[in-house]
Amino acid sequence: MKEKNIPISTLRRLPVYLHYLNSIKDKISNISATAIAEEFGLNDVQVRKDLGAVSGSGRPKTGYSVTELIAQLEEALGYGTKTKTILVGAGNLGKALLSYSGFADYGIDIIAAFDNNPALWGTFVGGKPILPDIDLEAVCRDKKIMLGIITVPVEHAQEICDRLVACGIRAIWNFAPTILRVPEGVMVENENLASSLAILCKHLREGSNGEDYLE
Amino acid sequence: MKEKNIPISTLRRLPVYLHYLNSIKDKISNISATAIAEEFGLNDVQVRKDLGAVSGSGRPKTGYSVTELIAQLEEALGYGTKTKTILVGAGNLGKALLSYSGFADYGIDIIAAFDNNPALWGTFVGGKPILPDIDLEAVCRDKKIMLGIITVPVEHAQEICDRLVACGIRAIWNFAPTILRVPEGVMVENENLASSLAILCKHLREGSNGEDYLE
DNA sequence: TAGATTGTTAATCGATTAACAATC
DNA sequence: TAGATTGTTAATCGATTAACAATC
Repeated sequence: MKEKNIPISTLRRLPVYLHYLNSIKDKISNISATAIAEEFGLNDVQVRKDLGAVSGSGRPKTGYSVTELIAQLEEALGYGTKTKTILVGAGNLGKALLSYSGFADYGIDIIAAFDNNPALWGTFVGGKPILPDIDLEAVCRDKKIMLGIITVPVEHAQEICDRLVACGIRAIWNFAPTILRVPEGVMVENENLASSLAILCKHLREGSNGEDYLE
Repeated sequence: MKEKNIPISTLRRLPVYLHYLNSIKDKISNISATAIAEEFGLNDVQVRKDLGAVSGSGRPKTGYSVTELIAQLEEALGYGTKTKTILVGAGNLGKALLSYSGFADYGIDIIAAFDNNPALWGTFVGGKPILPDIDLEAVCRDKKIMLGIITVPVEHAQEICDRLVACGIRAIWNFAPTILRVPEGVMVENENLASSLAILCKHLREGSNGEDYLE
């Protein structure tokens, strides 16, 4: 049993490799870690280590079988076993995520969305119903929801998070620009747009201060 | 001149601190790093180091002046000097980002969006015009655009990236689930939804395999 | 056999945390 | 003075990269 203890940084790159392999599988049957590294501008040892965490079936001189590698990546990422998911906060961002059909390929299945705005109750976005937020607990328990997506305004994020944790959810995907407090054993993945922008804007200002770039 | 060389991990937390300070500034005038750490479940030394990178005006026993700290954070994050931005790919996600009014607070100003679908040309989303993608280069050069947001399908992402880089853009916010290759001096920040989901789903499966949680 | 490629062990680097001295 | 708090220096931890041995 390899399987376990894949480093988080590795896990982040696996879906990228998988997508690439799918795009070339009809053209070539074997590929080397070096070639994949080349494609994405990564270090070749890093790619080899990443693949080693899920595969171990690479062969010197020939590399990896593309179809075998695809199967191993899909297995490791758990695509195929859909994770039952709900979304809380059907504003612009929430609706966009509901409409995004790509999630089905990534191993999650959004069962329903919740909002506190009565005007939205009973409507559908991307084929998913928007329900009153007071029904949150009942639905989560009833349908054995595993993953919660938070797209509410920042001032309600912690409260929604607490309610999700209380009904057994152990993984939260947070789009509100704050750090959520959760008990041990619950994982939060932050998609903090403000943080990302801060990094990019800082880079731009430092660049124009002189330094590296001669523009 | 302190200012420079703020670690990326620190930079990611600064917008979170800033938002929190704004929410309490009417209630209290001073706050300690310890109290902020408590609020977000972080290590107090970490918060002190983060604040030290932009402030240095904390005083033993009293902590930091809230208003002073807010000013220093806004200065460091460059809020106030808007970064001219364009968005490429006005699908569901692209439109959601265009409609999101919060960006104005984060120091960027989206000037226009581009798409290759003629049906969208000339329409407005969130008050921003959607233009033909062939006009990309002209607008970028003309308006001196600094930052590009990529929300096109993954198979076009690298090509759009290359075009943006070619017309002088040095910071790219990438929502396509791939790793973009860029020359030295150009920064890419990935908002890879597939990667985030991979981490969360993996956590859920490991949890239910037994291990830590006794459910 | 020679060379491409894998996979492992060791070195480096950056971020977090712990220990401690300085200060109001 | 005593205690809360800051800020710095050292230790730890995880991720990346370099060096190298193994193999087809």
